[in-house]
Amino acid sequence: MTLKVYNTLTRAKETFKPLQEGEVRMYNCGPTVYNIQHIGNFRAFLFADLLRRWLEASGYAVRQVMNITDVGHLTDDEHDEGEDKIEAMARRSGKDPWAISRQYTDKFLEDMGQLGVREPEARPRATDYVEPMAKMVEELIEKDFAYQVGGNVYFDVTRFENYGKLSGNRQEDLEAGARIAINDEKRNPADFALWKSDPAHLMKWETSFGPDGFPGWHAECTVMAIELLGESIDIHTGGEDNIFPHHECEIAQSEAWTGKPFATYWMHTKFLQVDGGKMSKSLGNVYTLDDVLGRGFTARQLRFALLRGHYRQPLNFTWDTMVAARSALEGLDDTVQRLRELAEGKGGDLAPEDGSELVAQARATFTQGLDDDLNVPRALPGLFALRPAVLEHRLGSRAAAEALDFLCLANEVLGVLDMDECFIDEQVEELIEARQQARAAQDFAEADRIRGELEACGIVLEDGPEGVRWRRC
RNA sequence: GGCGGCAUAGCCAAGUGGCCUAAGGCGACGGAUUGCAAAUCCGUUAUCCCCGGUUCGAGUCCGGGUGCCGCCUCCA
Repeated sequence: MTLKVYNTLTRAKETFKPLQEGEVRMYNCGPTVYNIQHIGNFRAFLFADLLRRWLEASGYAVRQVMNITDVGHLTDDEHDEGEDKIEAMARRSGKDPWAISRQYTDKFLEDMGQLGVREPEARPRATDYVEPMAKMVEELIEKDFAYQVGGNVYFDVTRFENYGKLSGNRQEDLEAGARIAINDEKRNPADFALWKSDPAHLMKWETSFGPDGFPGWHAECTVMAIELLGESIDIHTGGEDNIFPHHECEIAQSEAWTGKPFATYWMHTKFLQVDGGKMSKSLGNVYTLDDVLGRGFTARQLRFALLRGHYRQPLNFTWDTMVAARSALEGLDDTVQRLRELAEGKGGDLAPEDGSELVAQARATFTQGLDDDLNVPRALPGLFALRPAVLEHRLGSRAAAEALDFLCLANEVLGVLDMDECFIDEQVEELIEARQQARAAQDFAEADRIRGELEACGIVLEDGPEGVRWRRC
């Protein structure tokens, strides 16, 4: 019963051991708020949430920080080289960059809320840490890891011998495919910007490097992680695209700066695919939460659809998988309701403890799955195993209560079940009774009319041998 | 050109060399049940991308194809 996680740094699954007993310090790379976040972005954030929840369920006190990048993230378009993403959007839309980032930050937080993502301990914004970032850059220059050319400051990768240890890239190989024009200011093509100056930039700060500067992208994560969590943290997460250059550069500047290991475990989520391929604007399949809601699905269903694959495997999103997610969750929600009835003793003549071993087994399946590098698809059969157990009347009242207990725990981790008790008001109950009378009187037209009426209110009736069941749809 | 990952049923997706004659979810089809419907129950639905190799034994390891995905200076 120990958690194992795959560490990108060592390319191996390792037994998880925090630096401080019982406490986990985790930094998650968050969104760049220059545009609305899409379901691909959500995959990484939902993974961070899952990891945090599983660590908590495993008894750790988790200190979780997820940044919001609201400055300094340069685009790399061949046409508008070096423009800040947020600024680019500001120019395009004619808005103030601060307004852009505020607008999309708000939208992001709203989406996270709808997706059931728990608030981390902190969501620092890069613009609130510009001063300490500048200070770090100054110190890196002092330590001779960085050099200044005019108002720009670059990190000299040749001064950090482990540069490349995360991504496996070798400095001499990086030159080959350079997508970007060679920057003459740099000593080595692989050097990365710690600080940039540009009078035309809209978001700029006055520092010792000049009056019109802004921080390089990598600086923020190092500074905010270290300020909020300490010089050495346990876990650092992000999308697979962050491995290089972002996390490679973070390691270099952090460890050069502090002289200590930055993060023990680096965990990266694979990209989400759509219709078996990459998402792209030209294919029109870059979906947002609103697109998903607009198709009649819920945020909870999306959460399940994105969480149900293993985070290190590519996951394919299609509308069919949303339909499958909806059906699967309906089955689980129904299982919860039925377990409640069983736990209350409406289960017939089974001994209370009958089926307990089944529940224990389901729980073990779930735990083993998540302990194995957060393998949700291995854990899920633990939940689904309860359904046939319920329907085939194999659980006594005590076992049903245990099953509910387990589902509560599982839901603390997955956050996809509807554990709310379903209530209906008296009026609805009267309608159901009226329909029963109509059926008894063979007045099926009236019975069907009432059923239709209820269905319009979102209540589905099911006539079974033991009477009428109802559920919300 | 360099680095890394993936390829399992109609769809999604586990599988950590030997109870894999391959989990689980969704769907489809046949049957039972039902006033109808829904739900439920029973049954059916996989030459594990291709070709070689290692091994007593490979979906699982190795090599080569093919296809897809990510990164190579700032996209989760």
